[in-house]
Amino acid sequence: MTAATPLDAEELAAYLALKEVSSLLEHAVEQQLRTDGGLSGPQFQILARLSDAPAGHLRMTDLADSLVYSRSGLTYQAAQLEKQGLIMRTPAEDDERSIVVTLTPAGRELLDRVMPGHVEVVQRLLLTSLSRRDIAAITDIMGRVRDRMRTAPPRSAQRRPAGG
Amino acid sequence: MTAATPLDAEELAAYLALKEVSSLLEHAVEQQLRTDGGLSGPQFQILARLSDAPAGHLRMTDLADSLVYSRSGLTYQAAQLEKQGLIMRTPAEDDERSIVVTLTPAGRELLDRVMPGHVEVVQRLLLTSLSRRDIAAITDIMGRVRDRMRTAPPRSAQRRPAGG
DNA sequence: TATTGTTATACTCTATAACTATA
DNA sequence: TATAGTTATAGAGTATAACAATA
Repeated sequence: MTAATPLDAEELAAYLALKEVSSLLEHAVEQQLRTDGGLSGPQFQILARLSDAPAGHLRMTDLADSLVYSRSGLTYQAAQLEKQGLIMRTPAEDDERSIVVTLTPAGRELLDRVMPGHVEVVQRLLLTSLSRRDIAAITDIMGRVRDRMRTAPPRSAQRRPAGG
Repeated sequence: MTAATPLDAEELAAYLALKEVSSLLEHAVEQQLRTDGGLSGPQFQILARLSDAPAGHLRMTDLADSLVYSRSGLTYQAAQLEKQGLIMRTPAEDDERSIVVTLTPAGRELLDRVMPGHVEVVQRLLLTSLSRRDIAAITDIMGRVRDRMRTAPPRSAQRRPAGG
């Protein structure tokens, strides 16, 4: 067994600081979304993703993949959003199995209404503390980490049946 | 109303990259904790916090504060952990209202057992991609952000009753 | 009165498995 | 057979409000 070298002080500090900042930021953002638009974090993410999509719509599977969670979880959220008239689900034309999710005008409106507050929170909590160089550094570093994470085997090939 | 300048491209990129990395990392860590020790993220945090505490114990309120969530939420988690024999709750000596939470030997054992895998995940997903300079940069930047976040008024004084 | 902690309750979120329908 | 999506279900987590006890 590889003895999993414990993190040194700097590594630990970096990890913990990153974790705490993300956690506090996420918390604050979720509260703002809830207050300003009655949206949960996942719901906002779905709407935002749709609004960024080329034609304002995506298939369920694509949404689920890009948001990391299970299809049943997405079905649940989609049902909530549809109930509120924020999205529409329609059968895909080319593949009868697929469902295309579209942002409704009401959905776009809500997004527009919620966005300024969202931006304000991010500005106030995160960006205020950052110089232009800091921002570039984060983009660079986190971008690299993200690319590696996506490349690396998600789960498998971690545990070997026999040590060797 | 301050027109909440929309984030420019760089700011947005930094924010999104940060968010995605944290999210993926958290996800992976939680799965590892669950698999290796049957612990949820919050439960692990509680145990870890206790293990870092000076005498291996903290009051409920202190725990709740340092972990951000509500006291009733902590009561729930503490009950789960106590059921499993990982912590102990005992009345405080100096203040009859307070409860002191202590890590049991079994709790420490579990923490020891889970930690190597935890470290491994952080190494593999995060630290592998980082140079020494990156680590220093993250520590510096995130440390600064965290300090500001803590200093800033948590919730109040955000919305003014009248604009001007 | 304020603080510490618990309880009752209600709700959201998520995942797994079983199922339907199309490719 | 594999893929897309839904449903049923079950469990975990969290918060709010009401409560009891101590400061």
